[in-house]
Order: sequence, then C-alpha cells, then structure tokens
Amino acid sequence: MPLIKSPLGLEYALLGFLRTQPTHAYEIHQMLLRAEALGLVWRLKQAHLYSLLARLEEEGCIESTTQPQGTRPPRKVLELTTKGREDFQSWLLSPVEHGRDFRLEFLAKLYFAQEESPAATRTLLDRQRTACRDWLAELRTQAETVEPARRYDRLVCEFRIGQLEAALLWLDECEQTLAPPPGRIGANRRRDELRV
Amino acid sequence: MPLIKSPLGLEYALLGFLRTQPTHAYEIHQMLLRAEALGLVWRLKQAHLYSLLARLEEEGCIESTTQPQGTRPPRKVLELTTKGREDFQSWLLSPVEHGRDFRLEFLAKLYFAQEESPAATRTLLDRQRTACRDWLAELRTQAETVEPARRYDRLVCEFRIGQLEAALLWLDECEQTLAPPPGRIGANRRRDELRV
DNA sequence: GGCCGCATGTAATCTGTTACATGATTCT
DNA sequence: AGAATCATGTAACAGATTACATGCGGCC
Repeated sequence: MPLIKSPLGLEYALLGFLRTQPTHAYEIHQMLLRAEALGLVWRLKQAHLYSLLARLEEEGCIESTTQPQGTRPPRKVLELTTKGREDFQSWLLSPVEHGRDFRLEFLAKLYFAQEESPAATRTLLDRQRTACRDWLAELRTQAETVEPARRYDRLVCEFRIGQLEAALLWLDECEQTLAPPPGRIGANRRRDELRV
Repeated sequence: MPLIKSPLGLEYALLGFLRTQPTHAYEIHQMLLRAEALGLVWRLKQAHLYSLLARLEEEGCIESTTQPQGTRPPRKVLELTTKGREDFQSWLLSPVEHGRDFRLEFLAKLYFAQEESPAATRTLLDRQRTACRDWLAELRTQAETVEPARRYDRLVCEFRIGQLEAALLWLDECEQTLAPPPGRIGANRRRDELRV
C-alpha cells in the first residue's frame, strides 16, 4: 500500500527532517519558523505539527524515545523507521499531480531532493516535467474544443496554460541551477572535454 | 464591518447567482455541476453549498421564502437583501490578495464581472493588475537580497515571480477579450474614428 | 516582577468532505 | 422492477487553526 495521503499530502515531508539525524518536534518547528529554506514556503502551525507527527508515529514511519533533560522539559526524540525511510523516498521522487500543488508540495520535495543529491534532484525534476507536459497537452486540446463564443471558458483554459508554461520554464531553471545535466552537448561539456 | 471572509473567501460569490433573479439552492448546485463557466473552476459539494447559504442567510445577505410545489418537495427560494447586494459588489470589485487565490477566487470574480458589464470587468482587472505589480516589485527586491549561495531560496522567489508574470500577461489578455479599453490609440480606435 | 524561551501537548472551534435520509415522480 | 431526478437537508468524520496549560530558568 503506497502512501496514504492527507489532502495536503505534505506530512511525509516532515520525515525529511529526520533523515540525517533524529530530532524532536520543537526543533523542527524552529527550523520552519526561520524565513529561509522550507520555512519560506511552509508555514506549519505548532499544534498541527504535533498532530501530524503523532499520525506518522501511528503509521509506523517514526519511533520515539523520551530523553530527560535535567531541569528542562524532557525531549521526545524522533527517529525514522525503515518504513519511514521508504515512504519518504517514494514521496520525494514522485511528481505532484496538480498545478496547485506546486506552491507548497513541490517546493518541499525540491528542498529535500536538493539537500540529498543532484541525482535525486534530476530525477524529481524530470518526472515533474513529464507530468507537466502531459497536463499541458490535455489543456491545449481542451482549449481547442471550447467554442469561440465561450470567451470566459477559453480564458480559464488560457490561465492554466500560462501558469503551467511558466512552471515548465522554471523547472528548466531549477535543473540548470541545482543539477546541470551531465551528458549534454554544450558549453560546459566542451570545457570538460578540453580539460581531459 | 467589511465582509467577514471564510478561508476560501468565496461564499460571497454565491450571491452572484441571485443578482438577476431569486433561485433555490438546488438550481445553483446544478449550474455548478455543468462543466462550463464557473463549474469549470469551482467544484462545490452539495452539503457545503447548503451550509454556506445558511451562513449567508444568518449574516443577513439572503432572505428566503418557501414555495410549495404541489407534488415535488417545496422550494426554498433565496433572494438578495440590500446588504447582500452591497457585500457582493464589494467582493466583486476587490482584487484577491495572494497569488494562490487566482485559481479559484479571482476566476470567480471575473466570471460575475464579465456577466455584469465591461465596465465592472475593467475595474476588476485594473485593480488586480495594480495589486499584482506591487507584489511583483516586492518579490523582486526580496529576490535581490537573497545571498547568491542560497540557491533554493532564490529558486523559490523565481517560481513566484514566474507565476505572477504569467498572471499579469493573462490579465492583459482578459482585458483585450472581455473589455477592450475605450480610449486608446490603436487599430480599433482608428476604425471607430473613420466611421464617425 | 514580568516576559520570553524551552518543550510538551490538549481542547475548542471552524471548514470541508462523505455518506446517508426522505419521498414523490419519471425514465429505462 | 429498479434507477435516476428533484429538493431539502442531517450526521459523522477529517483537517487545520486558535487558544490555552504546564513549569522551570534566564533576561531586562
């Protein structure tokens, strides 16, 4: 059974904070508060964070151990299980399925992919690009079947097409910035070859 | 007190269905089911529709009268109050405040504006364009202050900029299609003047 | 003395979805 | 006979936000 998604589908992103080392909820919250990196796109309320983490623990993605802290309140340290690791990877590399999911979910995927490796980033970007091109093709045929008199309907299609095209251009930019393709003919390749 | 908004902010759009003549809830639902016009962008569940309408009645935007229908179940016919009319106009002509609200709320405003008059459409488009240009300016200065090393942060900004630019181009297209500006120098104007 | 930071949450509330109830009529 | 349409909703649940509780220690 591959990932039961909440409407937002973002809960699996939280597992990404536990990949490199175990942490406790409060620290994740602090990271998200900073106006940089993922905190730039995901404003997650504290109560909501705790409830999502509780659910991930129920699902078996997380295991917790309580660490007493002398005078401070004890920390509940969270750790990924094997299932958690698998679910995260599968979430990370699967493209989002609607244009509206770019703003939050895709940017979250990109954040962790980019932290992980250029290879993961490239995989994610490629798959998302393919998905986007499919939607775009659908939208264009849909736009053609709208009667010209239905000006509003046509504008709706064109809005979506415009947003998608912009997203596709941006995906290319991401690839260039984060994971330049290794085996293409171009300026970089030439330079590499000359050096060899 | 200017409009208490629900998170979606869309409930006032429902008032638009009552502008020209009173209707009952089921008919509104049928209109939204058709895969055209507003039904193209707003998938409103029946139960949700009834609850939103109930709230609008509580708020005093709507008054209802029950019409017995012989054999069929009686209709609860909904009518705009003066307050309802005012609230709708104010909702209709105010721009949305986030890029994410384009997909649903702005398209809903545009739908009713376009039904109402070219003048209303032009007002809405102008105001929205101004708002978008302001966001865009903010985003660009924000993008400039990001350190170049923070590649992810920069890409996030660029994503938003790209989507906004596409939206702005699309707003121009809307104006051309639905409400061509009256007093501009151009092909249309010339033709008009020759006729006079 | 009072507020902020640490670290855990719970409780209440609001929004929205899914599923179901009713009861007559018309379509297949 | 069984399904769909008309027209009203209610009930139960899931998701997310807001507010609050706890209790210690350090800073102004």
